[in-house]
Amino acid sequence: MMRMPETRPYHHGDLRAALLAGAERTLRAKGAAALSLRELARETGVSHAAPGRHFKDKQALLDALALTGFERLTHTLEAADDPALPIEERLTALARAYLGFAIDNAALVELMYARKHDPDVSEQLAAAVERTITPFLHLIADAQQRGEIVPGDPERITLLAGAGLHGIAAFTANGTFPPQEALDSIGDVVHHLLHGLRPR
Amino acid sequence: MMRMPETRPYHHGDLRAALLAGAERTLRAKGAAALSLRELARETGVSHAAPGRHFKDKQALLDALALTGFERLTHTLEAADDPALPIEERLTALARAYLGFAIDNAALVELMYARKHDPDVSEQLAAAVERTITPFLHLIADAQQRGEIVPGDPERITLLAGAGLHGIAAFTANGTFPPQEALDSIGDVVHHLLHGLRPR
DNA sequence: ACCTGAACACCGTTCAAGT
DNA sequence: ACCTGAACACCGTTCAAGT
Repeated sequence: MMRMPETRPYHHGDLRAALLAGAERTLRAKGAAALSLRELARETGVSHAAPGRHFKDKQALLDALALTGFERLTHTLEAADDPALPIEERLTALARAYLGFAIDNAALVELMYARKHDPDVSEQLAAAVERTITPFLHLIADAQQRGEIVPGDPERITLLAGAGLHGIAAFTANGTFPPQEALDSIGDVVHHLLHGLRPR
Repeated sequence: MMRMPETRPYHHGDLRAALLAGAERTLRAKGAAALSLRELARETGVSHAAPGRHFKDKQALLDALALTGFERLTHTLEAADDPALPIEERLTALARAYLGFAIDNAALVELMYARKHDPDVSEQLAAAVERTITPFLHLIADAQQRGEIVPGDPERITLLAGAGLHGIAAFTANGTFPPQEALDSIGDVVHHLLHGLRPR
């Protein structure tokens, strides 16, 4: 008979990363409410007390998950940004990337924007949000310099555009809006955001 | 010594309503994650199995809470709507009412827009959302008839405006945006929504 | 019809002890 | 430094039995 490769070593190696990966799998499959630390430990092959070494409690694991979510979203947006594009196309590309991420990672995004109770964590998350919207901020600032966007605090205008986008993503996530329709309408959304709802 | 009014009767009277009220209290005080059916039963003065008579499980109670939330929001919006107002003022008043509700009932609103797993419930919630946005829909349709709003499917334009508003509410709830600042900027938000971000 | 009490199979968290 | 095993105080849900 062949012997199994090796019995599980006492030290896992990178238990923290393994727990985060496992947690995200169940998040995707069954939602945040169904996540159990004990089950996660079983799936990862460690004792139920082991996660406690890496995350002070369950909320800490969820918070860590939210933070990595923002990091990934940030990279997605950076990859989708093309400063050479005309403003409407550039904004549409960014918006499509944001919405695509929100559709593909609905449970994670819900977690990312959930209300937090720990002030330390909400500070970290606020900083992560700041980094995430940087591509939008640059777009707005660039366009303002060219006179293509209304004057005003670029940070506030960015939040406004981001809010519109996030609202669409939220409506899509909770089923008010079918994902395909949302993606198809992204050009319209951006157009209305830029040109307004009043006839001109 | 005075005798206490009466020992608790076997039948509660309206346990269902009492449970919903209690649940919303702890929702407001400690968030949805901290809600325990057993604790709720204790506070309400019934056995821990009693809630099971009125709600099939914990999720059913949360779903019921979300539905009552939409009903209350609907009434709030209807009360705030004044069809006699010029469009920008009318929309601003509705937007202020929505945002005010979202700020005063942050945990409830989070629940209302949470992803659902039961398809029956998401259908009911979709219908509730439909009723909630009716005032916005009327506003858009009225204004379109007067040529004050761009032509196009009024339902879609309403969802667009609603998404922008909801995004602001979400950013406010999760701390990206201080509530007072959000309320103060509501006029700007509506103005940008109507007139767009491009100079005219 | 409505509620109770006991039971079952889970949780999250802590902490001495092991490697 | 990292993990285990046992223990503690909880959960949600079910179901016979009581009023």
